[in-house]
Amino acid sequence: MNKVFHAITEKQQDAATANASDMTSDYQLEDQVGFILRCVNQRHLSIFSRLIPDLTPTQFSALAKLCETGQASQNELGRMIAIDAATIKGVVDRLKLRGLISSESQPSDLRRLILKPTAEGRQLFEQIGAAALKVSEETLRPLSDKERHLFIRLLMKLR
Amino acid sequence: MNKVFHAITEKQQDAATANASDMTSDYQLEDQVGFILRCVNQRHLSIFSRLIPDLTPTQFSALAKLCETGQASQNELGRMIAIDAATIKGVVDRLKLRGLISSESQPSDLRRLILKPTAEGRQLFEQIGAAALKVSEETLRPLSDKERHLFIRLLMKLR
DNA sequence: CACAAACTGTTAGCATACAAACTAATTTGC
DNA sequence: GCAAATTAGTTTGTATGCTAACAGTTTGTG
Repeated sequence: MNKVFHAITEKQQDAATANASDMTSDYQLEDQVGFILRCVNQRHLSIFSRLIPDLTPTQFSALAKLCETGQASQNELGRMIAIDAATIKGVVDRLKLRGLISSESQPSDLRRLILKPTAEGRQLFEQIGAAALKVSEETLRPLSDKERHLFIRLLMKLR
Repeated sequence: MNKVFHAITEKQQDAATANASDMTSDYQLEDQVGFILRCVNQRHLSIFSRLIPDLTPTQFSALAKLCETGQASQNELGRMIAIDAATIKGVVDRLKLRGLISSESQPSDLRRLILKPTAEGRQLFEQIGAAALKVSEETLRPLSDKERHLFIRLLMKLR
């Protein structure tokens, strides 16, 4: 397989500034932050779906945020959890279909749909809340406590 | 926060609401590693598509790995860049459609499709290689050099 | 007031991503 | 030697996630 795993950013910085004529020799896909990010995300999604088979991470985010705020319009909810208007529609539709949230038109602004968690939605959120914390714990398990805090701090800077 | 009103809501039918405020107080979506990971990935994808509009990150990964290895079977390629068999098929189809890679059946094992980058594929890879390194650089820009190395090291541990 | 600008939700189209079920070809194990 | 297990690739279905275009609604400005 591939043996080059630990030649981190040395090469990419050189090549970023220099003129790379032979990409193949100095470009290592495995060292690129985007590639590793995707792999880590992949692992996280796998942990999530194992510990919380009932909801996707996105659905859980939407439900959690709605439980936290009490109510929100559809696009507002999307903005709060960084999901665009086109995507949040599908997420909301599926949560509504399962009876976890409700929607009603807002009389003072006919464009808006006011979303609220249903009793079932709140109950489910309570049920899986502990598991959600376990997901984070398991995702970060390869790191020490000190490293975890450091990692989260750095990760937040890259948002 | 609304613990003050606990006595009031407690009697109501929606005890779930009272529980929800408990959960809300110790669960912060924004602090969960999975949520931030998704946001950082989002930012990275945005940088990538701005600097490299020609290919998606996944397509670039496939092309880059194929240029590096010279050739590989379809599933083999998928395994090397952490893409499952169902997904890699679409990626390969689109790269073939654009003439960036070629495929031929392997006589010694009729199940296998041997993929190779075409001359155009190699040329494109060379062309956008520098931009690919810039993507990593811009993604990590909020961090100092020291922090970048540290971050990549921690990120790799979480793969 | 009129009208352009901005906003809300919707739709269509494209590209990952993953699970599950399936065919065909090859390898293993007895 | 041959049935069983494994592997390669395909297909279907579901869910994100993004862009672009669109219709209503509301707002801001002249």
